[in-house]
Amino acid sequence: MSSTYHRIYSVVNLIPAGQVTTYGQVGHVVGCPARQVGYAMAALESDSSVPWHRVINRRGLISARRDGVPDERQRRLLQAEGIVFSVLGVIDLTCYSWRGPDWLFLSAEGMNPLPEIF
DNA sequence: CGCATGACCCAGG
DNA sequence: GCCTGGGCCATGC
Repeated sequence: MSSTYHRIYSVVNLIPAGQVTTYGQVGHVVGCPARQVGYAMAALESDSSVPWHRVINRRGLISARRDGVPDERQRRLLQAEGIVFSVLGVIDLTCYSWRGPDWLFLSAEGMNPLPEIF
């Protein structure tokens, strides 16, 4: 396993339950392209302790796998943590997005208490 | 060594 | 909004 993957997993481990982040956000923190984050997730074993399901794509959707279908387990895991999906299967990033390890230093402005349903 | 393949994303048109 | 092209780099053949 490359050290880049190791750093990616370390960051993903910091995402709290009930929140999500994007491949690009993790990549920004780690300092690697978003695409690498996706490959690191794909390389995980199914019984890994890494909360891989809390990483979604920029559009708020669960990314399709190689077969073109989103993983149904990922959706169930997120719903079990209280995350609400829209009718179209979209997660409201303005509500649930984790802002990285330094989120405490950012303004609370822009953090909505309730998800937008559409 | 080269080449193809990805759980992605952004800037332009 | 929707395409398109390009960048990204680990991995496998």
